[in-house]
Amino acid sequence: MDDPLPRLPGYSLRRAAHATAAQLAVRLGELDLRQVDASVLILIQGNPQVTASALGRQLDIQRANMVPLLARLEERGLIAKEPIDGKSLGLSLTAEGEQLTTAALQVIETFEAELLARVPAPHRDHLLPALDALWR
Amino acid sequence: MDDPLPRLPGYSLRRAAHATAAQLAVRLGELDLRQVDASVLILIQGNPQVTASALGRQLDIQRANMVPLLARLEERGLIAKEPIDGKSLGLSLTAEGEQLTTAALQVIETFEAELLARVPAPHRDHLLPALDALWR
DNA sequence: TATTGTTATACTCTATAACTATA
DNA sequence: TATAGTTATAGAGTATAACAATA
Repeated sequence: MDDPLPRLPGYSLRRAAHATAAQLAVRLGELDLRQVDASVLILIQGNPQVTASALGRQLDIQRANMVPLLARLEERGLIAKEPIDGKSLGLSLTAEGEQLTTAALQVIETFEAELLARVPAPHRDHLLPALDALWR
Repeated sequence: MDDPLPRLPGYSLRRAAHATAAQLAVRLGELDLRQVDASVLILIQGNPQVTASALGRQLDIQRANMVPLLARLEERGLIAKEPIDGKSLGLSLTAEGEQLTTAALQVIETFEAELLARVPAPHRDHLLPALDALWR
């Protein structure tokens, strides 16, 4: 079939993102985590006592949608909330949360390395800077 | 906030795809088209009498999900269906569909050019080949 | 006055299963 | 037996509006 779409960087960007996200989802699924769960856990690990609102801003997730996300992680005993002041809650990882986050990081780093390995060497180092220019 | 995620190509890929898709969606929205609508119209334009199933395979869209998509385009008088044989329907653009597809292509090509322009010159020509390696 | 956490809700997109008719 | 078109439906993800309490 005649298909000019793959010649378009924007189209290929979307297709590549979808394909790689699906592959990573399978691996994180073995830890019962979605990508967004792993992102949240990683950010909490690096920023103890961060608030849900700050996390949402960093990840471009609406405050309202953080609620069920964090509730699931808390139910599983992966994170804990403690009051910072009268209206804010600080988030932190439990011991179990630390362990699972470490495992998730291992999965992600392995996956990212494989991802880069798939890119022909002459293009490899250009991928991240090029992508950065498109969203940061 | 400490955030190691943007260092990961896979994460940046997802964020870049989401950001650029949102921008293109705004422009195609002025034509009352979603990205997937434009993709379908473009493929029909280049492949007259293509079937819904073949389109779905090319775009990785389930047969079942093609139905409401094509129904909307047909209701708007953009595409027409005519029997190829007893079980297959060939799709084609109406005159109005041709016109809107041409307009959509103009929007998309302009957008893609702007996208590439945002990428620093040393990285620009590496983006598409790198992305291709990740999904094709 | 702006922000935090929260609830409720609606909308879109996608996935799955099943059915009929035809190649 | 495989494929095309279709229907119905369920789930996930996301967006919006509104509210009370606090900074």
